[in-house]
Amino acid sequence: MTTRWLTPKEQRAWRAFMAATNLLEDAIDRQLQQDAGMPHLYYGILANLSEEPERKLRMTDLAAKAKITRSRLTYAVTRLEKDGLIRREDCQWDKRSSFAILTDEGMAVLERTAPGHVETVRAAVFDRLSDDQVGQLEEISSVIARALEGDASTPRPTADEVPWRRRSSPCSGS
Amino acid sequence: MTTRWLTPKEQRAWRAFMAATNLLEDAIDRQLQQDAGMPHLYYGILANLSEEPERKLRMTDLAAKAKITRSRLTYAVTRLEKDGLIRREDCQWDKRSSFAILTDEGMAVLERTAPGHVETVRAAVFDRLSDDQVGQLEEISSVIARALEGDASTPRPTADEVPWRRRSSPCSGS
DNA sequence: GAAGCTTGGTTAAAGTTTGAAACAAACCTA
DNA sequence: TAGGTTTGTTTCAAACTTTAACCAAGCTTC
Repeated sequence: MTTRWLTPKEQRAWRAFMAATNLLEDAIDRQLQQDAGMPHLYYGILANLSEEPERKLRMTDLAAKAKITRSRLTYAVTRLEKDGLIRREDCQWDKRSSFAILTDEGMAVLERTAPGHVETVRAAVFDRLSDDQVGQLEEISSVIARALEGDASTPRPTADEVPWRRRSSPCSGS
Repeated sequence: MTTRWLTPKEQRAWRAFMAATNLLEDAIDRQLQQDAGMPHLYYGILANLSEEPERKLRMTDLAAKAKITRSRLTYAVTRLEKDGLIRREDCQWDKRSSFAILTDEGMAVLERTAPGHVETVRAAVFDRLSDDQVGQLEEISSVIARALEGDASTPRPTADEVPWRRRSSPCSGS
């Protein structure tokens, strides 16, 4: 099977995409480091927690939601815990698990820094895209994400065949 | 001035975009680490060099082309030099400058691993997008990149007002 | 022609990420 | 219920990134 190289058009798209994602991550990291004292990834972890009913999530679920490895998350949570923005709590139902919980201070940092973050994202992205383009971006991104989900180093079972999700949900819902 | 939060549609697009870029970088890094023994960034450095007439570029130009900081590049080139894939050479015209040059071995690694890399990119992206979507992706990415170019920590002058580019071109072109 | 700025490149130290291995709790099965 | 497997998490070392100096070479200007 001979390689199907990228067409010139695909190459242009690929280069532009790589440039955009690199520059964007850099810009966001710089802004958040500046204003919140943490990189984008850490901010995202806090943000993910803030959306949960009780601002808590099992480590593995949080890693899945943030789409990062568990060991990376462990390091990040350790740091954020040191900063007082997150605290850990053991799960009573499954003694292997532990929760990461957003503290009030963590929530405060989030609320204080969210406007600046949104502004950065707007300035670089949404203020420059037409309504149609926003839709296209979502569609394209979803296709790519779907293609890669579950490919991860630790392939996860799909939602309907996850036994522990039932077991753990009374825990996280309490 | 009150914050203009993201609309639900924008939020969906943003989340999908973040998920896609994270997953994609992970997948590509994994594949290249596997097949070429280096992360995507390092592969990109080799690829950038391979496109030059003499497979050589001044460090600063290479950093600009790869859109990374000079110190990051210094580290990467040191590693790749250790591996024998790149070698350095002093510039005779400007004694401050040095070139990074892709060795034959580096070129060989690139040629050997390019098909697998392209295949990964195709599988995750281009084989799943319509022709229209490829165009949309390029357009959207270009808009974002343009918004951020020059924003970098070391703001660079635009092309038409760069005095040293003239000075360095006889050097890099020889 | 030397003081003073700018540019090209590296270095050092601290911080982050990765990937494999370790560990313990939970599960399964005969 | 003993033994083996899976799951959730952490630990550790090695690799990578960042930030802020640093040095040397080029350019400016007086």
